[in-house]
Amino acid sequence: MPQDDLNVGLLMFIAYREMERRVLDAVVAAGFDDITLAQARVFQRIGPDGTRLGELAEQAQVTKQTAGFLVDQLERAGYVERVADPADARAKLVRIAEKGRAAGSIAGRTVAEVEAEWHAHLGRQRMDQLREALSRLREITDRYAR
Amino acid sequence: MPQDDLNVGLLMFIAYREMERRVLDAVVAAGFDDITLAQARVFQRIGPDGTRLGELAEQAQVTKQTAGFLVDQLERAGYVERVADPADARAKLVRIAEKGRAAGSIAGRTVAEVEAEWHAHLGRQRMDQLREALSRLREITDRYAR
DNA sequence: GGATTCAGTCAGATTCTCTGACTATTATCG
DNA sequence: CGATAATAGTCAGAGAATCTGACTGAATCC
Repeated sequence: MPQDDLNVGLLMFIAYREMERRVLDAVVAAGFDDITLAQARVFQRIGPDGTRLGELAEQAQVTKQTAGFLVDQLERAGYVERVADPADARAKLVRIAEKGRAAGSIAGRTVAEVEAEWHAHLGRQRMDQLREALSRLREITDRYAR
Repeated sequence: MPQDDLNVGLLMFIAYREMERRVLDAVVAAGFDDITLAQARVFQRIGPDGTRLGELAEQAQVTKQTAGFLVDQLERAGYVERVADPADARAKLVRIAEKGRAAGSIAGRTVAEVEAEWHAHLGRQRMDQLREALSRLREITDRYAR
């Protein structure tokens, strides 16, 4: 069985998935039980003032069609709404709706909870180093950052 | 747009996916162009002496049925083989076949390449700290470790 | 030795994702 | 300005991945 020979990428995946799982479970447990993982992955990229569909697709790394499909469901379930983009008549902004804000608040709380557990396990210094290293890494691994 | 307020989990995801993408691209470019991401995720968990289907499913966090479905494809494509588990007549071991070993070798090389890039970007110390923190984190986030 | 648990498979449905083609709007440039 | 190209999104259809539920055969547990 692989032990310490796991590559750094896989190690990140293990932890990430735990976070994702925990958050989705909490949201579902809070009564938002019609949301799926794929929907959540798109949802979490929506910015406070709304985000264009294409941008969501890029960040979630799926095609526009897939993102549209998921946003359709999120919209039908009442988590988001599509509004015209005042800056470009071709585009629409996907915005978080009331229900989505409620669900997002649960999610945010859970993220903080899990991070606190990690903090407790790693200790302050290592947690800071982890965050620092990951942020720097993002400079070369995230084509869509900023 | 979210910038530094991304949670640690999401930061890990961004980097992980970059690694995954790079590795799959390299494997496909090397001529193994019939392998998919889902198959690769299962494949990478196969240990040197073979691994049971159920174990693969657990580690890849899919159902046994899904894992079986993917192993079917990997087997048909010649990347793995199923052999009887000498220790338990109910079970079968999924083992890497010759073609799988070749593909795995490309993958391993690419992982090393990407890690080297990360190392170069972060510097030795930060890279070590990253690996250290992630390994420790695994103690509480990986239910299947060891 | 019978009941229970465990490993894996079969069948069917659902969800996710993609490619390709299309409409409408905006940007570019001679 | 007006033709052409690029961009934002949608529609349609197909394929891949995933799940739930039910089943078989083998081990384990009193």
